Amino acid sequence: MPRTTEAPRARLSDRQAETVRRLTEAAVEEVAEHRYEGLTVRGVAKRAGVAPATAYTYFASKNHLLAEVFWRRLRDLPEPDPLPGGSPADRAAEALSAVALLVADDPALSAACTTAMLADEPNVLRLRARIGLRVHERISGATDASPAALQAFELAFYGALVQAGMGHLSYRDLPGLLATTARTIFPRTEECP
Amino acid sequence: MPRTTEAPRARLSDRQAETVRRLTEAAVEEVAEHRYEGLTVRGVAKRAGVAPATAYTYFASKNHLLAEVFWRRLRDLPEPDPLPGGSPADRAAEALSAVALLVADDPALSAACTTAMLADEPNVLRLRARIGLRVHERISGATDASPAALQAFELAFYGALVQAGMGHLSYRDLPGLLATTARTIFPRTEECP
DNA sequence: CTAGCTTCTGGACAGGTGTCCAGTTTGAGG
DNA sequence: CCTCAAACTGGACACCTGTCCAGAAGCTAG
Repeated sequence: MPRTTEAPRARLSDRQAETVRRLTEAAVEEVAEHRYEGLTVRGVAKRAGVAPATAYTYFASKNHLLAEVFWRRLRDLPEPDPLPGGSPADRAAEALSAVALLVADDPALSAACTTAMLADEPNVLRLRARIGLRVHERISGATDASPAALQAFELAFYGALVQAGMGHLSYRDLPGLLATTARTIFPRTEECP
Repeated sequence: MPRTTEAPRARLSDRQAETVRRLTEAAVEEVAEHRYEGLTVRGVAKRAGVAPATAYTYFASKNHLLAEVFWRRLRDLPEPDPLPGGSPADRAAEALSAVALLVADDPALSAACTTAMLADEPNVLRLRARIGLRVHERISGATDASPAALQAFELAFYGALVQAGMGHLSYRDLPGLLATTARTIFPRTEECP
C-alpha cells in the first residue's frame, strides 16, 4: 500500500503527490508567462506533461490551483523566531512581512495568487481557512499585545495584501508599510497607562 | 440632442441611463435570488426586460455590473457631517461604517459586490479607483490624525471589508469592529505626550 | 509472471461567456 | 407628420470551462 502525503484534496500516494507537485510548479511558470488571465488549467496540464482530466482530478479550477501554490509556500515557511530582538511592533511586522513576500519575487504570481485566494469556491475556501489560521498563529506568536491591537493589525495586513494584489501597492513596499502600521498600532499600548 | 448623465462606460442619454438603472436594479434582485455564482448577465438582462446584447453594451461582465451597483450606492451616500461630536476615532469609524453597510442589508449582495470589486478587469479597475478615492476622502475628512494612522485605519477597513465579503466576518459586526479598531489606532496619538 | 488495483488518458459533452452584426424600433428635431 | 440617427434586438459565433467515462498504462503483492 502506497505512502500518503498532505494533499490538495485528500490523501495522496507518492505518485499522485509528484503529479500535484509538477502541476503547481507548472502553474508558477505559466502565470509568469501568461499572467492570471492567460493561465488555463489545460495549459498548466500540458506544461506539466499531464492530461487535462488528470489536472482536474486534483484541482477543481485555476483558482484552486493558484491558492494551493500560495498555501504550499506558506506551509514551507519556517516559523518566526519566538520573541527575537526588537519591539513587539517590529516582531509583528516581521512575522507578517514574510508572508506578504512569499510570492513577491514574481509580480504576476503575487497578483494571481491574491485574485485566486479571494475566489468564492469551496476548495479555495478550505485553503483560505488554513492560511488564515497560520497567519493568525504567526502574529499572535510574535507579540503579546492586546487582542484588539492584534486584530487591528491582522486586518491591516489583509488590507495591504489585497491592495498589493490589486496593484495599488507594490509588494516590495509591504514590509515597510507593515512596519509603519505596526508601530502605529502596537507600542502605544505599552506606553500609555 | 438628448441630455447625458454620468455613466458606467461614457456619457449616456436619458434613455440609456434608464436602461442602465433597470439593469443595476435587476442585478440586485437576481443576486438576492441566485447569489453571485448563479447570476448571469443574460439573466439580469431578461429580468430588466432587455436583450442580452443590450446589457453587454453597458457592462462588459457580471463583475462590472455588480461593481457598478456598489459604486452607485456609494455615490449616493451623503457625506458624513464634517466634524460632528465624538472623538476622532469615532468619527473615522462612523465615516467608514456607512460605506461598509452600503450593501449590508442583503448578505448575498454584499458578498457578491465584494467578489466583483476584486476582479481583475479594466472596467472594475476604473470603478475601484473611484471608490478608493471616495473612501479616502471620507476618512481624511473625518479626522485630522497623522497620515500613518489614517493609512493604517484605511488598510484595516479594506481588510475588514474583504473578510466580511468572504464570510469570515458578519457585515453587521463591522461598525463595532471598526470602532474598536479606530480606538486602537487613533486616540493614542492625542492621549500620549 | 500475472492478477488486480490505482492512476492517467483522450475525447466528448453541456453549459456559459463575451462579441458581432444585420435588421427593427424609438423618439426628437425639423 | 416625416426623417434619420440613436438605441435596442435576437440569434449566430468562437471560445473556454469543468465533468464524465471507457479504456490504456503503471505498479505492487502474491
